[in-house]
Amino acid sequence: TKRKLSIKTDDLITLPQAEPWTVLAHKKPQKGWIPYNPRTIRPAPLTDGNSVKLMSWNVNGLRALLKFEGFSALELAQRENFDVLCLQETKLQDKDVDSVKQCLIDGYENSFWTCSNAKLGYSGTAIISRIKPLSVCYGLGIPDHDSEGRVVTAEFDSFYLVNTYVPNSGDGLKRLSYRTTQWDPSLSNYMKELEKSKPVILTGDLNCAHQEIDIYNPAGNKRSAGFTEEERRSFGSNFLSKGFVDTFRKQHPNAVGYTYWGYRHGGRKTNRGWRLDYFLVSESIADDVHDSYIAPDVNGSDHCPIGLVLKV
Amino acid sequence: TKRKLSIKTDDLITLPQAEPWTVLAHKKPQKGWIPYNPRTIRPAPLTDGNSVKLMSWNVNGLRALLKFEGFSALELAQRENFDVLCLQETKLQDKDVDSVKQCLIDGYENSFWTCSNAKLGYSGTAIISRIKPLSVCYGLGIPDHDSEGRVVTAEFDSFYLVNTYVPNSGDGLKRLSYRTTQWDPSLSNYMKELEKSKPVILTGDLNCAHQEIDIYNPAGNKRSAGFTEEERRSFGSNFLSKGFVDTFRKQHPNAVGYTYWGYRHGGRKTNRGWRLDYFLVSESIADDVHDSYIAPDVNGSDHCPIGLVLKV
DNA sequence: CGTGCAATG
DNA sequence: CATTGCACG
Repeated sequence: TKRKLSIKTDDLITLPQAEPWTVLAHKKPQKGWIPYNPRTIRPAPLTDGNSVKLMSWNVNGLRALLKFEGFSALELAQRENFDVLCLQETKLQDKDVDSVKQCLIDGYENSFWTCSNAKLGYSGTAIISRIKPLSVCYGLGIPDHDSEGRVVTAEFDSFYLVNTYVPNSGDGLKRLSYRTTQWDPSLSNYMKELEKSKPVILTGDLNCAHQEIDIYNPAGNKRSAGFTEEERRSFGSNFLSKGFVDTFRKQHPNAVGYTYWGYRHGGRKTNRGWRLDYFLVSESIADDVHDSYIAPDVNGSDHCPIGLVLKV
Repeated sequence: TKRKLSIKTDDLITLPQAEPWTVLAHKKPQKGWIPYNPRTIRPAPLTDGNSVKLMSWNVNGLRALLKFEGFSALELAQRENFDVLCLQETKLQDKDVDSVKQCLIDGYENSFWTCSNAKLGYSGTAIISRIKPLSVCYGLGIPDHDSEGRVVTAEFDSFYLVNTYVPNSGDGLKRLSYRTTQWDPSLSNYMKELEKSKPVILTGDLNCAHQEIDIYNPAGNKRSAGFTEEERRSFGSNFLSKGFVDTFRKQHPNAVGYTYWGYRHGGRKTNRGWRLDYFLVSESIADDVHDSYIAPDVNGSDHCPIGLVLKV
């Protein structure tokens, strides 16, 4: 019982007056942090000039999302009228891709999918676009890192868009070393190569909350996958120090905005979240970002979508 | 969200007027067969003298059944006011038994459980009784056959009650030979041993539709697990020829009554079923059977319960 | 907690 | 077409 990803104007959602994440972000506001509330904090839409809207969402199983009946599946993302949608953790197999493509709404005819060959129903990414890319590239070009379908790149006129699902360091941090010493540098090198010809935008689930502001309980998660010292340093040295800008943090230096809430302890209700999903951009286009935002009202996954409005 | 297995008088179910299995049993009635309709074909309840009511049900996962919200779970079996309930395919692990016992309704304090040690969440039986048995025995006493938790025996004053979940011959009939040359004879021998001291009642999912009348599509299932020549012959030679009486068939020589409908093709709606669940009794007590019946209106599993009312 | 696989029926 | 376990997050 899959649903077409269509939307009518009268389906558009009116956000409720007071979102829980506004109220509950932090009982004791600290260090000048403020809750990120998309209703109040986002700039007015651009009315003049050209812009492109990119979105990114870790869907935690696309087939499950397509069956999801609750408030807002992909329809809601489409409310955003994005030009390009990047997905992670589609958990599709190659054989599923064709049937899932049938669910795409009209206008988004260009879609590019990676699946994990190593483990079925694991990982997987997609770029879905109404703009036809100039070229598309799957993986990093390093066979060691390309068997899990974690990277897809689309080249557009004025930038490369790299969509990735970074490996989770896993229970017991058994993949931490692979992640920080192999994967992150390889991805970073790949981006620096691309950047020689055009600015690069990296999006996806980077599986790292960079700073204490990016996680609800920093003290309790110092050895949790996604918030180890090693991952946070790797995030800094491989991406930020190499000239990629965390667009959300640049725009909102003090905003507490999460993009992931574990299912395990009902974290979404109480806003016990992490910011794991990012838009990083080459310094050369950092000032062209009109809005880097989070859409925490979108359900259907343990992550919510994020968006980037870029002047072009 | 487990439910207590309680029942109130006003929860008692009124059966609908025309059950589908009456109408659809066989489009072309053949060979004098008649549909088994529990509303019309069952004898009046016993009013004088002592009787005991035994029931048996392959629940296909007891934890799933306890969550089941539809028309009738164990409450409905309890409508029957049984003295003893035998379950098969509980799919419990040893560690689950204590918590499931908490769901038992008052009055059924005696319960005896077997679980598969070989494969977790597989097979498993139980005897739940308001009469305290004189003794209880787990397995057949043959280690080769006792690792899958398929047999539990309770001794009562006037009979042994053997509750079993007979091994399915499996896809490709890969376990057919084990089933017919090892299991069935071992079970039969075990029963004959018990019978030296008391009459024996065997109940459970015997995983065999004995005759053509016991299956909706005999021609199409000649090499299907449960209706092979080998299993049917084994059923005859190991049980019937050894003096155990198929009580349902004795009472209703021409009734088409099924106890199992595969999920795969929506078989229950169209009554494409099999009779796989039985009460067999020692010849010496065959005439004490007041009613051997089927309760096809009870949902929650791919099998329905069966019952035996025995004068004691 | 929830996705998806695999084995089993 | 269901149940269960298991891996992964």
